[in-house]
Amino acid sequence: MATIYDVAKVAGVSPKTVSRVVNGDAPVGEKTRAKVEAAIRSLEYVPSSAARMMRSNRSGLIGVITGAIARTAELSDPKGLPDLFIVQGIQQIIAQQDLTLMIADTGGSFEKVPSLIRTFQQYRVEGLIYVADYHKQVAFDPVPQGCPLVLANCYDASGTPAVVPDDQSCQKSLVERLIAHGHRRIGYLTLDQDMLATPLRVAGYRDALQAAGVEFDPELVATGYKMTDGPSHEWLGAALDRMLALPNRPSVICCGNDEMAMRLYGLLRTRGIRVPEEISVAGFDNYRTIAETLYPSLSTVELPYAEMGRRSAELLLSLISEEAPPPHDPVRVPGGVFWRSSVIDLEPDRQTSKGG
Amino acid sequence: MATIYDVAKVAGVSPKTVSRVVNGDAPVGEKTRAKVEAAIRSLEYVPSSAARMMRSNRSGLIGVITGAIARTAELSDPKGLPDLFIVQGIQQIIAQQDLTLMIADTGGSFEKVPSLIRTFQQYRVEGLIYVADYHKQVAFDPVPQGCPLVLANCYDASGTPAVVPDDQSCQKSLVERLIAHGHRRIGYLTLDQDMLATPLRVAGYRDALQAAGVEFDPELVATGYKMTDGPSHEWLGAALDRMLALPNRPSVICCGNDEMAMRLYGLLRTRGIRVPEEISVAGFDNYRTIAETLYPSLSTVELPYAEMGRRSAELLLSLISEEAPPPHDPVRVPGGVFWRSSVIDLEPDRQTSKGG
DNA sequence: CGACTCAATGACATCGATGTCAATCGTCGT
DNA sequence: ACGACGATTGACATCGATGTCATTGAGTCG
Repeated sequence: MATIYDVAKVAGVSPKTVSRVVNGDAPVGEKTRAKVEAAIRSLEYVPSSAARMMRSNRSGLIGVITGAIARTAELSDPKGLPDLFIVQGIQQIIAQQDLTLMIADTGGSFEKVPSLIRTFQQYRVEGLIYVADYHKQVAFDPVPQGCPLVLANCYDASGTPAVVPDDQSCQKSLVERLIAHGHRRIGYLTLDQDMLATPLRVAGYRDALQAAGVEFDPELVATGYKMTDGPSHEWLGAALDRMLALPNRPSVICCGNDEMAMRLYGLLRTRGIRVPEEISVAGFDNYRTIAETLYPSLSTVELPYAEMGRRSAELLLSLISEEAPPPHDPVRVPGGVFWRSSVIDLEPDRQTSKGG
Repeated sequence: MATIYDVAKVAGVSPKTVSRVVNGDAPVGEKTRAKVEAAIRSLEYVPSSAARMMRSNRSGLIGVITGAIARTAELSDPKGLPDLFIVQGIQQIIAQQDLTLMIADTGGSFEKVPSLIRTFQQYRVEGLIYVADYHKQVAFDPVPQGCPLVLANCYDASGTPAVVPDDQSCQKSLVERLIAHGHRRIGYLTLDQDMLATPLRVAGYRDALQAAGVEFDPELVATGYKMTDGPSHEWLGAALDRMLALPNRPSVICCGNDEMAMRLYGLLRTRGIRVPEEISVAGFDNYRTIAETLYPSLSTVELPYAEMGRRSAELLLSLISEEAPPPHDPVRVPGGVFWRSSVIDLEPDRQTSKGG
């Protein structure tokens, strides 16, 4: 690999002059510049960022720790790929800034994190982002000073700068939309209670009811669908049957995620109930492969993962440049409703908002 | 950030001795080692890979170029995530070797590749893998010598070392299995003709028929499903109706991918045809979110993406160490059948192989 | 007891790029 | 014609780790 000295020799100038041509940080004579550029081309010279890094103490690297890559293949991905979308958002911002991303994968085991951080430190990354696979709380060994850390899709107890999805407002927006379409009896089959998102979303559900003056009926909320297979299939059927047996059964059922909604379609079909004519269905996640392909296509909410990625990266950059003080509370990013055909309009005469 | 000199000063030894402790490449006295290790801990010293790289000319970095990350979010991912799985396989092998992955994303635009390669060269990556999003032919500007390149899920005309999926043998395995279950009239709705995989898979389909002595009927193959939306929906319905109208209609229909199979379920249901009792369905890709969640669950084939990633990485490592000469032809990696409930056994009395 | 061996350690140069400072050259004003 | 000034250019030190070679000292053998 050619060095700056090789180029200098070929061009018949000093290495420093080559450096000036490459970086354009000082005036260089017209003819000299031409000679140097010719030499660079003929030798296919590419400056060594290692050497540059030593002088400048700036690596141009941002480290991302995630399980996105490994997890995808292992768990056959029933949940969509939140972390991947986040990484994408990060990538967008980082690439704009002419920085390079180093991605380290935990392979699903959290214990590897310290060693990954060590590797990043060896490369002197200028900042770190930890991306969680779903909204959760985490606890890290303190990260060395001088290398800012941002948590994405998670937060910790010690107030590390974090960016999280606004589950509560997302669910609220969805339910508001249902109400706007005339629904009042709104069933809700939630995810696992242990998931941080579950109580937040239920709170959002209740917020929307309250804002519309609709009374909350605990019978309409069933909590506990687990993503692992087996028993939950039965749980889902049982929960559905309980709701259907209510004296005043729901006109629409919200699901904890789109996959659950997909199963619900099957269960309703089995019971001879048409979607959406007899019962409407709403999902969560806007997992497009499901939501767009199902018939009827699924109305759902999208958590703003790519946006969260962008926000995390921007937050990190501002910490690196010390432009802004770290926020004390997690940044909450709102998402958006995707309106499709799985929810019927109960008051088509009254003018209601539509769109997607 | 502490340097090796700081550690040396604190421990009261020379920098070289610290280096010896860190790398364990020469004997160090018991007491000296203890002092040094204490100093390292107290200063939180982490060696600079930049400086190391300068001396040794070894970066410990492997570059991967892919569109996996950006594409996922943009195109809402109707095809599964082949490239992501490949990256995962690569990651597995690379991590084992104590190397670090740098992932650059093309953001979907192939023109960015040269600039990404340049960035990688600045970091002096020891090898490069280009990962394509589906099996295709590509053409690169020649990559600088001294940095081996492996193509994954694609190949070029100039014989660059490549690893590709064995579409032909995959489809063949699937059809063999169908035949083993007593099917003889086997419909096939293929993907877009422009896709490299399409003719390969049709060849595999015909291989299996021929091996079993089943006559090939061109009426049973309809080519041309495009993944873009709109017209293809109608194409699918029309192609299906044509097959159903045949005097001797197929007992099973193979689809170009699992998403197509999912749509086919809907179309068959609309026509009042039960799956699998009246017509069996097989997919392609083992896109689990679909294949496992559909009812009945979908029999399909999986292209060996993770394995391809592993192979690519291993191939790259062998090129780097110059252990083996580059293979002249692309390495073809076979996949596997996943047998579920969407294909009925037409000869349950005869003993046929099952499993998956 | 002296030559010799081997373990342990340090001095110094080196990798490639660049910041600092100094040198050179032509031009301009007076 | 002389000093000043700005535009170009180069010499040299430096970033942090490590390869090379020299040095020290303790123990061994004859």
